[in-house]
Amino acid sequence: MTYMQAHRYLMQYSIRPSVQRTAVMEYLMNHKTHPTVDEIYLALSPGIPTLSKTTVYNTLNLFIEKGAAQMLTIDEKNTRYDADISKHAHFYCTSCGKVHDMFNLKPELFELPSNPQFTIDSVQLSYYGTCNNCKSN
Amino acid sequence: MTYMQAHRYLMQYSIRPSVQRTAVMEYLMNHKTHPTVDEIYLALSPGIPTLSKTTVYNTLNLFIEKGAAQMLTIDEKNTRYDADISKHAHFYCTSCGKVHDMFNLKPELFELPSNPQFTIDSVQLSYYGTCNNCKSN
DNA sequence: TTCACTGCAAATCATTTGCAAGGCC
DNA sequence: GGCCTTGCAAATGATTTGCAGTGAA
Repeated sequence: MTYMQAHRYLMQYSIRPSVQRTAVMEYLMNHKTHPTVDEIYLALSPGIPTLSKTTVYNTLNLFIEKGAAQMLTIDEKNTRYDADISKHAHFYCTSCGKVHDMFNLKPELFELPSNPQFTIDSVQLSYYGTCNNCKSN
Repeated sequence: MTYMQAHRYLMQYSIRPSVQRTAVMEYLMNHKTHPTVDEIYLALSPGIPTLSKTTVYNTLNLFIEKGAAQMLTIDEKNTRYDADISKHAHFYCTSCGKVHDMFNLKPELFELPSNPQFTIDSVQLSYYGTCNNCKSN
């Protein structure tokens, strides 16, 4: 995923593609690790030395608002972000804290149930456990 | 749900039932609103004037550790707690922030998929949207 | 020129930690 | 007595806010 592709993606969501915003989106697209604000900030500041954490926060909140990214509440410590808004679940390793994608699950898991009391817009499916890497240590 | 029932429930999970712990568990059992630490603290301090928020935190963390309650990560602002550890989903109203239970969903939604890379222990199914009360306002 | 964007510093808020006092076995 | 529990105060750490400077249309 190139800088230009991230740029175009932002435009599709009516987000003015500043250098900082495009860099954050490019990072999200290339690192499907559901990074925290801190991880994004630390990764990008060498390339954009003036970057501030406030801008990373502003940018991600804007992405959420415009629907260009989703916020994951799987981790109680940090908010995590994902530029992939397609149907997939997440696995959180309670030992190392890493979040992994889980694709190829049954589509019915992502169906939005109809409920007379609520209007349901989205679903988050989160699995918890231990990853192989942590188990072998 | 009485104080004595909460007391017995704690014993089943090998948790020494102090006055504070039993009161927190009784509150969780009687208020299926997935309260935050603050809500629990504010509700109980009139009855237990010496209660500290630290104790509420300690108590809830102990419940989680012993499996007597579950932690909900549905809300990115506060951690929420639920003494009902049976299979049910949660609905989070993005307008008012309240969390509601959703029972009677298909049991297959709660099945733990087998995955070669992870050992999956639990699942959280969270729906997001607007509740009727917020929509009518 | 205007207005959106950026980024520093300070503020806020949830949660954790250190530690001393109190209570139960 | 010794250990577990409690609760205050301080520390920590993520996120937000205030505000002034910058830069693009």
